[in-house]
Amino acid sequence: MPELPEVETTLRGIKRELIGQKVMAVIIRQPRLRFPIPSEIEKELKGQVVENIERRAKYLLFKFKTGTLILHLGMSGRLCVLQDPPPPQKHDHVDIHFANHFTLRLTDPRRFGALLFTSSLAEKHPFLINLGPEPLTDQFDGDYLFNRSRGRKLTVKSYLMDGRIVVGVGNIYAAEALFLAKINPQKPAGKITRVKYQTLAKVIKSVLQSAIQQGGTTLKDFKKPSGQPGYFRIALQVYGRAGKPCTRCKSKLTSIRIGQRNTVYCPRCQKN
DNA sequence: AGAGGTACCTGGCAGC
DNA sequence: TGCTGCCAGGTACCTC
Repeated sequence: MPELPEVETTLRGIKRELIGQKVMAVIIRQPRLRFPIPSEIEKELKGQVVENIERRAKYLLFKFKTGTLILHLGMSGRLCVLQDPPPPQKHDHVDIHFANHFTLRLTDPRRFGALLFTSSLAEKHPFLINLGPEPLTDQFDGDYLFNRSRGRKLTVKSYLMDGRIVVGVGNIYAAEALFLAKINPQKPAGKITRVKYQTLAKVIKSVLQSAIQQGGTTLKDFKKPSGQPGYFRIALQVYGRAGKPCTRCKSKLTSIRIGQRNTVYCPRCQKN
């Protein structure tokens, strides 16, 4: 499932082939993603040149002269750049053909992704306007997390996963970061000390950073028609390890639900 | 305004 | 084997 490191790796993988390229055709086979893909997209993009591709949170932004194509991969979405695209399969919902004979193919079995076009500034789009800082920038640090959490009663895990606070921390990284920072995921966000938040911000940055680095190496076959996703592999300490021994103290890892989300933690290492 | 719940969707798996 | 039911995941939007 695309988390921020994977979206970033996808961005790096597609940039080189697509920037400066002219769109020849947009083929929408299945418009019913999370939001219906507007049919005008085809007319809008045809003949236009990709000026740049950027990432904001888990959104990919394809910049054109007249506006921005906004793409979200949802939970199961994947992009491939293909030289000779094989016949589309069941979940290959969109193809964008370029003048250099590359095809950008969107595959999304669960159809939680989104594809839309805005002719105004993308950053002002309702989906993006309220997003918090990028976790890998200097704007995001322990003091920031501390300051914004004062008075907040929700659990620190839900707080971390709120995109208005910080983007790119999904269920997996929230659990991992809280384990590394030795913080109980159920603790109210407003009760966490400044020092703990400083540790937390640090581990969030380092875990995302190393995932991006590993994603970069595993995604080297990005263009292969096989379309192998090349998910980054990082050693997960708690996520998916409920009932197994804690890597630090050997206690049994516990699974609870926080905000309808499965949450694994070590009751001994993450007491406070 | 903050907190929590719901919807969207399908593949994969457990349990019968 | 074939069915049913549950779960995973991100996030916009709804309700209290």
